[in-house]
Amino acid sequence: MLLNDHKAGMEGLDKGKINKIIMDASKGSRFYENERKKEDQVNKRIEEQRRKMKEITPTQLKDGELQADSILEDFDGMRDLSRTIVHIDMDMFYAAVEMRDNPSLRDKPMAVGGLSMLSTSNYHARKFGVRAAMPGFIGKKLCPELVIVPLNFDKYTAVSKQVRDILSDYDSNFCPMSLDEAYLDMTDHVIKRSRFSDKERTYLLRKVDKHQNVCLCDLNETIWEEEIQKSQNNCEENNVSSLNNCDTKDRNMDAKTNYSDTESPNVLRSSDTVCVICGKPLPDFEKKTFGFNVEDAVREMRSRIEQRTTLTASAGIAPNMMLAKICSDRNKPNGQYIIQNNKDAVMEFIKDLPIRKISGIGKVTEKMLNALGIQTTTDLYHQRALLFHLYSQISFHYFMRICLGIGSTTVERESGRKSMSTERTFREISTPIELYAKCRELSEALAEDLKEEELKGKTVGIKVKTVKFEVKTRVQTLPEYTCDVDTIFTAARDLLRIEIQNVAPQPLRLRLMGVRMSGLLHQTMCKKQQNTLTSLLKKMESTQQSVSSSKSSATSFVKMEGITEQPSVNCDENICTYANEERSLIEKNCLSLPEIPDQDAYSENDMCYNEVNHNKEYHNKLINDKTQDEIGSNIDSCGNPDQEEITSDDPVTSSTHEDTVKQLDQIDGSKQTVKSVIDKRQESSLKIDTAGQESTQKVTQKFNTTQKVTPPTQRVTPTKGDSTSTKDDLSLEKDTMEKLVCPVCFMEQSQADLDSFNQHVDSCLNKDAIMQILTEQKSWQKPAAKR
DNA sequence: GCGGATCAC
DNA sequence: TATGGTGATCCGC
Ligand SMILES: Nc1ccn([C@H]2C[C@H](O)[C@@H](COP(=O)(O)OP(=O)(O)OP(=O)(O)O)O2)c(=O)n1
Ligand SMILES: [Mg+2]
Repeated sequence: MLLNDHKAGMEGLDKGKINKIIMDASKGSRFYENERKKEDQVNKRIEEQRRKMKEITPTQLKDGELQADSILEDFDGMRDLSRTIVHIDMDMFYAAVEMRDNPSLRDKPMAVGGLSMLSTSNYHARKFGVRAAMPGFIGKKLCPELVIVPLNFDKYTAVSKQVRDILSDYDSNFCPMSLDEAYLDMTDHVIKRSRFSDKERTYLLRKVDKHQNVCLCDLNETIWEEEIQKSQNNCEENNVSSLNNCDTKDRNMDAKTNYSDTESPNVLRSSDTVCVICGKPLPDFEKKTFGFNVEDAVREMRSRIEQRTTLTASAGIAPNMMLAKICSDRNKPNGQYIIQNNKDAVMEFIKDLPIRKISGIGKVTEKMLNALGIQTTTDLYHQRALLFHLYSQISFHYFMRICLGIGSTTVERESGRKSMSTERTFREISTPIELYAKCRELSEALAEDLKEEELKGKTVGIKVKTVKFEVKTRVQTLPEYTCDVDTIFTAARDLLRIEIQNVAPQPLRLRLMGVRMSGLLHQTMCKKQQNTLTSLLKKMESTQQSVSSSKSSATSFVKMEGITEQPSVNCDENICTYANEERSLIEKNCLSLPEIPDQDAYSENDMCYNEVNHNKEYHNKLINDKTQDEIGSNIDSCGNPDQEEITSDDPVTSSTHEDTVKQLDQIDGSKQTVKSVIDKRQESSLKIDTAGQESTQKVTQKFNTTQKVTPPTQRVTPTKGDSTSTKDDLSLEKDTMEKLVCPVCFMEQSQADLDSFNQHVDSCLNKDAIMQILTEQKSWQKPAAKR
């Protein structure tokens, strides 16, 4: 709840005052209450940890220490100091882009996002305590002059690409962690660099006063050639930076200023007067030849980034990724820091490091460790015996590596994604029809995204967040891989229905819903559908009149649990002894790719074999680079067991589907280019869906007219109380109905008379929808009315 | 395999 | 008035 101040630019501010403002703004809110609940949970875990700790005998403790020392020795022996890893991180990235494009923001406290949520803030605003992941309205309270700029995600993507183009010159295999952050292994570059000519290490740097209306294009792209020519003629050598004999400390202190390592460079002026690109007057500039070592290489890289984008970056240089990450924060903004490749330098750096600085140790882990008297990495070492007993092996090893300052040294691209999801926050909705409409929207978006990356998945999940901020997730694994909207929606809807039923007769009041697909495989790797059978059944389905026959056929692969109740999850009792540690997470993302299995991958699902090559390449590139070969036609993903021709107008299923896609395309005009997992991860809308009305109506419309997949089913479905009946079992012949099931929410209704039942249905439907449904459904209501 | 929790950005 | 979205991992069932 309180202010997080572990980020850069948050030193020495009035924490007490800031916390009070945050508290006042939050107190009593549902958000706040939930935060407190979570905090209580953490405290319980800490108590549990204490309890466990007391049970440890001195003998066990001694044993733990021996075990730990043994592990430490092993790890230390495997320490790899041979690589030079660089972590580069743009300064206040989104905010910097916005300030660049609107200089009037430059000297104001500003943040990017909206009143509901901020993505980041500039350093001026950070002084007030305004930071990323803070709601904008609180930011305003902390700093009334705060200017909030909406996100321009496309711009950040474009800038990111510019930056990455430069990074690839230093490590073609660099690993982007986000739009503004990446790891590089510069070991090879430095070796190559030792043979670079001056020309290859020389760049032009603008010298420009703020507010000067001059060209800001990258001079290295406009006039580099001619300027370099000149200097070669002059055999200029004066600007070579050399830092070889300073000790590390001095070098890191110098690092703040980019050019401190050279004699004051000559100010130059091009013989041209205006830029060929932008037409503005060319600025004065200097010509700088960077040195040979890593630090100069990194300065050069950062400098080029600044020339190209006019944005600054900070960098960390260290023998492994864990350390490099911490270093990049050390001299932020616009600075760099190096840890030399020797154990002493590493240990010296690590010594008093607060554990929270380490990537993977977050708020909760910090608190749990603090409870053990651990604040720094040295404490971590001293408590190794305890940690051995209290934590899992994975966590323990992670901690021990931290003690030793060891981290991953293999910088590699991400492997393929494991899941894809889409979720949205909105103003409260609780009527089933709105909930299902939202679910449908999300399913459509997800299906679209899956297709864009040519993926199919086997496990569909939903996520819901109640208005009290309680989060639940539910998943269901399908028998076949799919990216078919209707199949996804059917599965998601069933999961949602269970949640609705779980809280009935109370409404399920949500502020967020998400749909997720995991168990992903590239389309071409999915088991082939029994084409003939599927399509055959489909044809039968579309031509058959009998409603009942289409159901429970072989194509019906969505679990129908009828009314069976879901075990309610009691969060309070679910005290996890230790809710886990992320640890190596980040580094693992970049770790060596899983081997392409020889057989295993195929055994499970009888996938196509012919894509092994492609797959390897796929792994080595950003994960959604397109593949060259396409296999086969679009095998229609899966039958849609749920589709039911209510209005027997004929447009075949496929066309309906395509219509949907088209509609989406129109609505969502901005067809993005292919994105990597990483890039999509940044793509957060910080706005709450308030336009719920329209979109809901749109979807509702679809449900009631064009769509075959209707919300639940558009009729009153009388059914027996037993769980064998599925929602699709609509046979009207049943005459011994005991209960009514609301067609919208699938809830059994116990009302004695039809009127109260209808009242319930009313509450589930908005006015427009109900008119349609009622007229369509009149006939069915009769049997029910007999009761 | 599922659900909750944690973490990064 | 108002507290985000995406992806991943780990733990304990
Ligand atoms: N909870 C968060 C954290 C970050 N971001 C976005 C906005 C940031 O601009 C970008 C990069 O994140 P950083 O953690 O690197 O933060 P900044 O670059 O903004 O600031 P710094 O100068 O501290 O790196 O990611 C976000 O959307 N949500
Ligand atoms: Mg940054």
